[in-house]
Formats: sequence, structure tokens, C-alpha cells
Amino acid sequence: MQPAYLRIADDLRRQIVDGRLAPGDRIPGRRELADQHGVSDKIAMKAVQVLVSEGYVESRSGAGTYVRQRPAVRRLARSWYREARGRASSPFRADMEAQGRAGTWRSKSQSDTAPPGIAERLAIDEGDPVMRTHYVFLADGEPVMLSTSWEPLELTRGTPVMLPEEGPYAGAGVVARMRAIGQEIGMASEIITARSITAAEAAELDEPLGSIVMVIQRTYATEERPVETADIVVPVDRYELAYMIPVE
Amino acid sequence: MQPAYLRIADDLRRQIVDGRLAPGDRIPGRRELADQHGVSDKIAMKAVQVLVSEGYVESRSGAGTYVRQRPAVRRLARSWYREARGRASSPFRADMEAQGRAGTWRSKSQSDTAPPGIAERLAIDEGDPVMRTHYVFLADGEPVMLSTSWEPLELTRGTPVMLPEEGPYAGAGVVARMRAIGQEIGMASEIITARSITAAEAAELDEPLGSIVMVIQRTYATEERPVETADIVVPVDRYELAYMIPVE
DNA sequence: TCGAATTTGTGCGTATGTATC
DNA sequence: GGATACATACGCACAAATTCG
Repeated sequence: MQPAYLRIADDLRRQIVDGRLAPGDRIPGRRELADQHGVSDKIAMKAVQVLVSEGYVESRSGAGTYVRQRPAVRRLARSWYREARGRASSPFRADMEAQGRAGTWRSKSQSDTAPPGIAERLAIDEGDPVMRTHYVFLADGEPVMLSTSWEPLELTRGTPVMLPEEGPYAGAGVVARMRAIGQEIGMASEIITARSITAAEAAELDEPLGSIVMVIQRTYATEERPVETADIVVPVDRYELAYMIPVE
Repeated sequence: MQPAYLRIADDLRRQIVDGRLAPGDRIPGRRELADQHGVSDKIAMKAVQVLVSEGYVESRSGAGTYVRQRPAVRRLARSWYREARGRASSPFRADMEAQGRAGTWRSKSQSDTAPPGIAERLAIDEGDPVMRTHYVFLADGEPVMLSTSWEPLELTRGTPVMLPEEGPYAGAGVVARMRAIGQEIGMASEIITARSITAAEAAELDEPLGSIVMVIQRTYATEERPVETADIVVPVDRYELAYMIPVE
């Protein structure tokens, strides 16, 4: 026998996926749901919270609970390095332009020492100096993606590209910046995982708590060594990732 | 001001990520937590449930709540087509062998008509006949991955490869099977999303409800047309996905 | 502008059922 | 069987946010 709150949640979920409850629609309040199903309002609320945690609905205190507007899911094509397309522009800006949107970003750089996981990805020692840069990417002004990148200071110290977003190569992308100091990037490795959003990320991305993000651990490497690595945080309700793989 | 149950959840979460509470450890019971933080046991329970839904802990009725054993996260290398490696073996089996594990699977095929999304991926019309095959992949006997594939019956009807897991090409993989009927696959496209696990998937994979899966929508195509598409369901606590991308 | 009504969010007490040890 | 601990469910109360007359 299924608990009452799960039965009610199933009922509502079915109405949403069927389309009987459309995005933006308000779902019945606690009192109403409780009456309909003959349970206490506490249980009705619990059912609603199941749907919140699954990302189907969004509650606004005082206003009600609404079926979530799924923003159109855009595709991030990650297979080919796309620097050339945008000409003196970053891969992100080129990607957004291809979708008819204005790509901009905010960033903040700070020198730091390499934590264990990052040191391993950059093939340096734990505690070695790195430049850490945090990005918030915006499409048409709204935040859509986060990224934190690490570069070994050993490579960039004293060069014009030490600060990624200042100087002559500001906004040009990692590949162009590294080329400027003689590092020819030939390969990108991307490790993909997914998890719940953190409170900090939810605030930066204006996403509800409980939504899911994919994390791309991208590492750029020359023939000799890794030269940059980044954690790219992508909300699943905004983007899907696309890879093209030649067979044979 | 943060609600009490979130403060308690934060406190416990910190202890887990710090390692003060190790995988397998039992966390304090409701009564104990409530006393420590000066709240009712109801609130202590709510805090614990936050951690359950985040996948940090697992409750066993009657026994207690325990920090989850994270199975070692394995890496699925998806960049190169790996048929040759395993010789007369499937890509999955070759992948598992590379990790020193025994790769097997169960499957069930059934002819069906193409639903809208699948029809689009296969570039056929909605309602066209397809062969649908559901796979449960096992590593050392335990289920680790699910897949549902669709192939246009127009291509395979009346050939020895119509049923993917019967006949001379059983277990040989899509690329080899399609080659046998003159379809030379040259490209794989993979679209990646992530979402909460469904109840059915949780049962098949022996994963707790609320855990997160990545879904790979893989489509194999020849120069002319798509010939197979599949939804591959991968639990994030078992696998991460790895792609290598040449730059420029 | 203000206040009343509505709705969600949080919290406590109590009770019963069920699984585990 | 008994003790313990989690799961479900009802009741009540109040706070905070929103809506609307």
C-alpha cells in the first residue's frame, strides 16, 4: 500500500506530464488538495514538496504553487573547438550568437594555491600557486552558466595573460591566450557529472533550490601538459550537452 | 535567519564532507539530534530527510541512518568507438573488461511504433514501425546502467539482425550489426541531460529514490541517415562520462 | 495606503505502524 | 518478545509573503 502523500504526488505528476496542468498553471492549495483526497493539509503539503524536489512545480510563499515554466532547453555543442567561428570572440559568445542571444560575462580572478583535485588535473603539486577565476555567464543579461577555472601561475606569471580577463587578450578564450605565451592547446578533456545545485549556485543562477546541474570538468592540454582546468556548472533545465563522435 | 532543520542539515553535511562521519557510520538518531540542537524530534527528522534527498545518507527503518557508501565512481570513456578493442565483443563488455569487471546484460526486444521524439531522432515519421530493445547492463552481476534503443524496422525487417540480441550478431554491438546489412555507421551523436531517477529505474538499478541519473541520447548515423537511437540511463554515483575533444 | 484574506513555510505535540536488532 | 528507530499521519499554531478589495 502506497502512502497517501505519494499517491497525491503521483496524481498531480500525471496531470502535469499529461498536459492537463500546463506550465504556469497554479495547482490546488494545501486546503483544497487535502479536501479532495480526504487527508490533512500537512499531507497535502508533503505531496507538493515531493513535486518541488523533482522540479515539476515551484512554490511562491503567499502566492501559491505553479507548474514550472521550463525555459527552452538549449543545446551546447561541445565537440569542436569553435574559436574561429567568432573571430576575436570567446567560444561562449560565439555559441550565444549562434542562438541569437547576447553572450556576456562577469569574472573575478584571484591567485590561490592548488587544492588536491585541481593539482591532479593540472599535473602540478598540491599547494602550487594557481590563478583561480570565477565566471558568471549571461545570455541576454540573465545568468545561465557558472565556471571556475584554474591555471598554473608557473606558466602565466609575468606574462600579459596572467589575469584572464585583463590586458590585450581579455575575453579571447583560453586557447588564444595560451597560444600568446607559446602554449599550443591540442586537446580538451571533459569529465561530466551531475548533482543537486548548491545554495550559492542557486543564488547566482537564479534557479530554485533542488534543481539539478551538470558539472563539466574541462581540462585543456598541450602535447606536453595540462595548462588550464575548469569546473563548468550547467543547469539541466537550461542546457543539454551535445557531443559528436566519429566512429571507427 | 535559517530554519532550524536546515541548520542541523548543514551541520551534519559538513561532518560528512569533512570526513568526521565516514561512509558506513551511523548518524545520531532523531531523539539524540533533537536534544543536541534543542528542537523537537520532528525537526531533527526533517533535517535528516534533507540529507537523504541529497543522497548523503540512507535510512534503514528500525536500524538507524547511515552515511552512504559511495560506490567508486568509474569513468565511461565515450570518445572513441571501441569495437576493435574487444574483438567480437560489445563496447560495454570491452569497457568493463578494461576495468577488470565482468560485463553482462539482460535484454528484451519488442516491435513498436515510433513515438514523436524518437521519430525525430531517427528521421522517420511518427508511428512508423520500430524495434524497441530494453537493456539492463550488469557489472560483476549487479545492475549499473539501463538503455532503451530504437531501430527502424524498415531497415532491419527480414534480415538476420532484426532482433538485436538473437542470431549470429547477438551481443556484437550496433555498429557491427548494421555493417552486416550494409549500413556503415560513421558518426555517433550524444545529447546529455540529467534528472531525478524514476521509481522504475530505481528498482531496476537498486538505487535509492531521489538519486540522480544522466541520460545519454545516443544516435548512430551513416552518411545518409540515422540508423539507431538509444536512451542510456547512467546513475551519477556509479559513473562519470569522459569525452576527449581535439582542439582546432 | 492599508488591512484582511489567502497561501506557503516552519515548528511542536501526539499517535500508530512497521522494520530491525 | 521487547526495545529501538524510522515512516506515516493527524492536530494546532504562528510567521512571512503575496494578493486584492
